[in-house]
Amino acid sequence: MASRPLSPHQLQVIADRFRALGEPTRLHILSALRGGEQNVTQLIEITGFGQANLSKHLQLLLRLGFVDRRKEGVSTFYRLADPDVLRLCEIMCGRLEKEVARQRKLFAS
Amino acid sequence: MASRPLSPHQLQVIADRFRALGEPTRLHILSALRGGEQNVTQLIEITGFGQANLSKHLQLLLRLGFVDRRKEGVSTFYRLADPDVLRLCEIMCGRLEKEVARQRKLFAS
DNA sequence: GCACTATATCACTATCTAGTTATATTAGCA
DNA sequence: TGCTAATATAACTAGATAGTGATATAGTGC
Repeated sequence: MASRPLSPHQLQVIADRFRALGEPTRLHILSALRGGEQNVTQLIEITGFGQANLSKHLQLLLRLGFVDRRKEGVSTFYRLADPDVLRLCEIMCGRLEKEVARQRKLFAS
Repeated sequence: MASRPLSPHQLQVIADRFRALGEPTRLHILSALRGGEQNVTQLIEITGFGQANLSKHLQLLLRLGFVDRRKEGVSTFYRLADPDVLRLCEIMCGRLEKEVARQRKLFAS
């Protein structure tokens, strides 16, 4: 959304990234990785999601560059790829706080 | 994605916001509003989307606080609600540029 | 009130995807 | 080599939603 017009393909690619963050399940996974890397078994325990489901979401997040991974023996440890996810979520959360404040103001007035 | 754990409801609310940006159609609409407010007829001309489709997307963007509107006679003018959308898209675009650079590096090496 | 225009909403269909179960792959070990 | 555990993938189903055409609502001028 820079100053230049965006091609349909660019819009699609950007939308794909946003949609990846548009699922509570994936946000939950990313949130679970805030404290540091976890392997899949640990993530299953933390989140309570099914193994296949979790694995599928992890592949998506990996493909779109939101997480990286490291294989150690039979385990695979996933981690946040960079701080962008946190920055994006902070902006979204900031929006929500503003929204709540606005509604509170409406009720108060 | 602040430091505290997030409830399922909070995750859902945040995901809803990201998912709203996870459609090329809506990004196109938001992009068309970068230059300033437009009424629905103008947006139809700019984007080429159907009237009903466009209207539905606008209601969603409005409900989630990404756009505001102003009614003038029989027309409704929509505009970006705040700079957050632009900031979010800049981060995503930055990610893509990094991704491209990384792949270029891989091919070069 | 009536006709006209702009926008919103309804009803429907086709497509997409999250979750699940079953299966495949791969590493470590007896 | 065979066995077990960890992870990935395939096949399937159910629910969600983008786009469309028809209709409703509301403002404007006659």
